[in-house]
Amino acid sequence: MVHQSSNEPVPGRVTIREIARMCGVSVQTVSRVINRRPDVSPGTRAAVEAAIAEVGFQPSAVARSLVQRRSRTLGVVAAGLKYFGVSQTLNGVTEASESAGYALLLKEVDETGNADVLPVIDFLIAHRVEGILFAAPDFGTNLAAVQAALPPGAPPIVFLKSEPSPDFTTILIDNRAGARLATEHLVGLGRRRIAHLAGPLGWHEARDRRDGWRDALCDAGLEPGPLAEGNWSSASGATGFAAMLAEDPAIDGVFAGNDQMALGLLHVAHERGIAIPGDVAVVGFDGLDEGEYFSPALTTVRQPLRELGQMAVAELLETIEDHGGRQRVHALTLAPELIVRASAPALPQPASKVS
Amino acid sequence: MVHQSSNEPVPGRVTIREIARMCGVSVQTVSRVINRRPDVSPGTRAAVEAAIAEVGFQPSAVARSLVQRRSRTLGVVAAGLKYFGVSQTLNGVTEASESAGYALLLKEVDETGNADVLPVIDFLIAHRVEGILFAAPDFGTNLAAVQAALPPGAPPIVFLKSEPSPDFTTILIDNRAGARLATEHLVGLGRRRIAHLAGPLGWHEARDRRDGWRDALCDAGLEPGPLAEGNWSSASGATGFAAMLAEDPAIDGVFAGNDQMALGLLHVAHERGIAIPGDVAVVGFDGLDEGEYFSPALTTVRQPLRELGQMAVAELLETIEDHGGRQRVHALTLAPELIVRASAPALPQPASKVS
DNA sequence: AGCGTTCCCGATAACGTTCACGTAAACGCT
DNA sequence: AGCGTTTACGTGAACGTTATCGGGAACGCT
Repeated sequence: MVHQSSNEPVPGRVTIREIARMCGVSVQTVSRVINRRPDVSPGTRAAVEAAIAEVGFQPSAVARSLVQRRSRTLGVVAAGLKYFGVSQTLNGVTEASESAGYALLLKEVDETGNADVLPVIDFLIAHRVEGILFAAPDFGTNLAAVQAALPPGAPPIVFLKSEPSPDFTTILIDNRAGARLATEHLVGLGRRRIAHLAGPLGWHEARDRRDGWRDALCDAGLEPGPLAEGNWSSASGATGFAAMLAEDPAIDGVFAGNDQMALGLLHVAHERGIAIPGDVAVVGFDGLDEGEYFSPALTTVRQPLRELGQMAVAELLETIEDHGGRQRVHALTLAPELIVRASAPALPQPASKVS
Repeated sequence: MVHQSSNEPVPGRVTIREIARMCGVSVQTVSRVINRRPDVSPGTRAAVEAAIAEVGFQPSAVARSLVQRRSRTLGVVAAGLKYFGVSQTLNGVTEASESAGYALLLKEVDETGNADVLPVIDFLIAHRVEGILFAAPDFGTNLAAVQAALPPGAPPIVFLKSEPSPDFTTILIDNRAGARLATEHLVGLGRRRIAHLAGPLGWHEARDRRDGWRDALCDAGLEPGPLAEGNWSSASGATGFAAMLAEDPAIDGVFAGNDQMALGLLHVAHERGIAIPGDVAVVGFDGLDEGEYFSPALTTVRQPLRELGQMAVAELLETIEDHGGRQRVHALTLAPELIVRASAPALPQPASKVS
């Protein structure tokens, strides 16, 4: 059955050959016009461009990818898109890849990280992406497993927010330094009994933040206060804070592993009439815009997540374009920044429960 | 220059032809094995599969797309990924397309919506996506412009969270009904002076919520209270609430256009000693999980955003697979749901400032 | 034995581009 | 006039798959 009647709107997409016929030139000339190559006379160029515009021709990126063996596409594997951190990072990624003219093939994986990500990598390889941004969280040993099982001939890959690895490029926020910043701020405020509301300790990031908290206390010659493990949610922040209060009512400072858990904490404090920062000073982690409007406004550690996404793309593109796609290993670290607000204000004030 | 030395690791990717040679069969047979077609003898199949596994061969989706003229890819144009609503929706989109075996080509556009989105559409067409999910917000007349300028031969397109259109499929949350729900709840609580903290009124969604608020008040025989226009941010919620208090200190209820603005409002109320819900009852919009831990916990209207993303994909796939990709027009609407919490509790209570 | 089926499998031509050539004309220079 | 150089274009042959067609072997049946 022939499908070639000339006035049907969409059946066989118009090709470069069609344009060539319309203008009485060869397909090669049309190709040259499309790719803005210099060796076409102004007249022919104009004619071809007119024909292209007339029929609304778009050259097939698929065919181009095939023949050039370059897809100009980056693969992104993300988990937990609905979370602040991931979507913020993705924002940076889209921005950077956009301006570099690369397309983005997005795959979201099970946020629990239990699902096998290898099929996802294979999928991206099948689509011939030129690089992979791995932005699924690093908990337990899942990343090590991925790295070990990475098929030969995989494109260069950058791991975002994972532990540094000897064999792969990683790019991350210095969680430990951020946690130190937060804890030292509390210490500087004269707090002596400083607890930590941790994220799920299976996560690399949660562990690093806990360690930074411990280090800072150790350096200050203080005993670590109670530690409660949450799951990043406000709900877990609330129950975690309640638990640590039960363990030690004399707490006068808390470093929360993220802003959402801090919000849960604030809620409990409000219910129980615990003054923030009077009784307990609080520092969060993330730098949510909304933190400024918590009651009281939340002192926190801002993570440069958009920048992280942008840098990851930049790193990948450099590998692709300047190093022929040969995997190279970099360990990049971005420094977070303390944002001081009312829940742990700038000037030292006497903590009411301290001697 | 020949590039065929046999022990170099990655240079020319291994192709179906290579596998065929390894097994002493034709490429066609390999193709049949890959595509799980029945007419291959068990022995040959096993041999081919072994060879494929051995060299880690992944058939090129690019070549496949070209010859089949089907990319099994959907294009997503999104704006404001960093916002809750968009990322939540995208979450539903990835989920649904994943399970249908479609890839997702993601483009993020300027969230102000000023940039021209037509190049983005062209980009997706060039990549031969089989459908487009348009998830950029609908403000001003930008969507009308897109719809008018859509190139001929564009793939089917679904507009998310836009106004219904006579020519295109749209799928949206019933903002007006949600706003009614919120406002009627306040009325039911005995509030009489009910204000609205609106989103930017250039946005279709903001207008609809305002209209729902007005309708509900009208039906209840009440005068609309003050209206302040914000920009969805907590900061604008804070200033907006301050402004409406200045205009009319007797406000006893506020419907906020989203939860973040409601947070700003709560912050101001807390600073000024205004009791929530004693003096002013508050209902938000969005259904953020965090709302439960605001102080007080925020009554709000939950939007089924993930479902919206899923339905949009389902709609698109049905168009593609059952209707040959011919654009058809549906107007789908999802109902939001009231979540009652402390900021506007379930049982009517006397509002302190009312007679 | 003859004949129709079914089961496997292969050869060839697409799909829509770009690449590496080739070439004819026009131009500049001694 | 002769010769190199540039300019503008065209001709095949890829790229890595799948679709279409076809055919031989093995099997069953009369």
